[in-house]
Amino acid sequence: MPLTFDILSTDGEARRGRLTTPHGVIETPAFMPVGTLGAVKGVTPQELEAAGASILLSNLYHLALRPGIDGIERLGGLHAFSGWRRPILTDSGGFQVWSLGGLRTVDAGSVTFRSHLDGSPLRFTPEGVVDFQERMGVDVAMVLDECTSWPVERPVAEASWERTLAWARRAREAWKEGPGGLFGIVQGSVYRELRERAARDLAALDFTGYAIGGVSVGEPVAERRAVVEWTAPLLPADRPRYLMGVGYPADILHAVAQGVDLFDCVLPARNARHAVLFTREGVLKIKNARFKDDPRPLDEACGCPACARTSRAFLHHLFRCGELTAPVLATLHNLRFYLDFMADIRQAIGLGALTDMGTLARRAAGETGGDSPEGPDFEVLPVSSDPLEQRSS
RNA sequence: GGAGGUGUGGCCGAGUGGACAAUGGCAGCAGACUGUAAAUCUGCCGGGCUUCGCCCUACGGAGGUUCGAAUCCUCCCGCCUCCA
Repeated sequence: MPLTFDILSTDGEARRGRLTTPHGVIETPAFMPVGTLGAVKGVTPQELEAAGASILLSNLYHLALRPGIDGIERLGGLHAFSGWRRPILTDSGGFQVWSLGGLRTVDAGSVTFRSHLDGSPLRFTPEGVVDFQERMGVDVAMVLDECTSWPVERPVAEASWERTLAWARRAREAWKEGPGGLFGIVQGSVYRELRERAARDLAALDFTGYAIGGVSVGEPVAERRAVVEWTAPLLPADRPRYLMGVGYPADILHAVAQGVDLFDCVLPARNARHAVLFTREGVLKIKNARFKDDPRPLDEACGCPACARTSRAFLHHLFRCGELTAPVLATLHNLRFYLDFMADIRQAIGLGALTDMGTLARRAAGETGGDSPEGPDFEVLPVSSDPLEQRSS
């Protein structure tokens, strides 16, 4: 096995682990900032490292369109090309099957995109996708999958899974087993029996790691959490588990408690660009008028460049003026918040005190009341095995 | 002094007899965002109310024509351009 995954300690189902890759070690549970085109929008690799990121997520579909895999390979691979020296995981384009739903056709053996840039066709096969990612030299490649939409009829979800499973088998065959790893992806929408079957089918294929896909596509929080609760326990315990595209801190905490090790989400970066900042006191919509004269840092306990030297009022001012520095500082802050959150989670698992994380999750999710906004997506829903639930009952 | 032009909601700017409380944009007030077609998108944006409808006040000011005026006429005021 080219990649090694060691579980250092556990706390309930939660695992404190260590994933070793050609470009370094990832302490898990870990959050992967999203750098679709090879960079997290607005920040340098150095800044990303300083924020504490141990692995970057990038995207095959987008890189294949521009600048193209050949070019990246010629320039020494994605690491040399981007300047990011730590591990990289690339998504296969399976998410674009959903997000670019109007621009692609799926058949039994491949997915053909019409470029969102110029309409030109781009055909992805399970084998081709593995080859592309190997040629870019990434540490973790993802199999080509079909991320189903929500809601979707059970028969459609089932047919989709059969196709994705066949693709997974082909990808597994095509994979040269090193130096990077290859992760399989469980689908099955919100159907329990389908998810369970998918997890078992996939587990038999001996992938480096296993991802839960097909969530955070618009489904209610409770559905998403149920999928994690059904699926995670069925994935091989000795392999890293990755919940794709999730999410809010409270969702991450819930999934960690179910034994998930890896996460990625555009939320901290995108919300930062949209002037929505995560703090231990809740979410701040920093452009709101109430921050005009607020001299406090975004988050008293944060060590990011914005919090180290400036105030809420200054960020408010920069965003109002459309200063480029605003989204940059905001992105550094939100990523630092997420990465600190993961570090706290790891520490808590090590201490067997993950339950205590409920406090932080609540605060991160903006549930302290007072000046925090509220909404259905921010709720920490009571789920039977949720540590938060045990705590409050 | 003469000739021509122009004055619209916080700002810019459409509208030249009824479908106009008045297109747009900006500013302002909020909201959304989950393996990134997103530095994006959405709602509100004269006032009041019993707020999916009604009533006030509004297109420089004052009169007038008309069933009806931001739109036409008269006078006045301000600004701009050209000629003396």
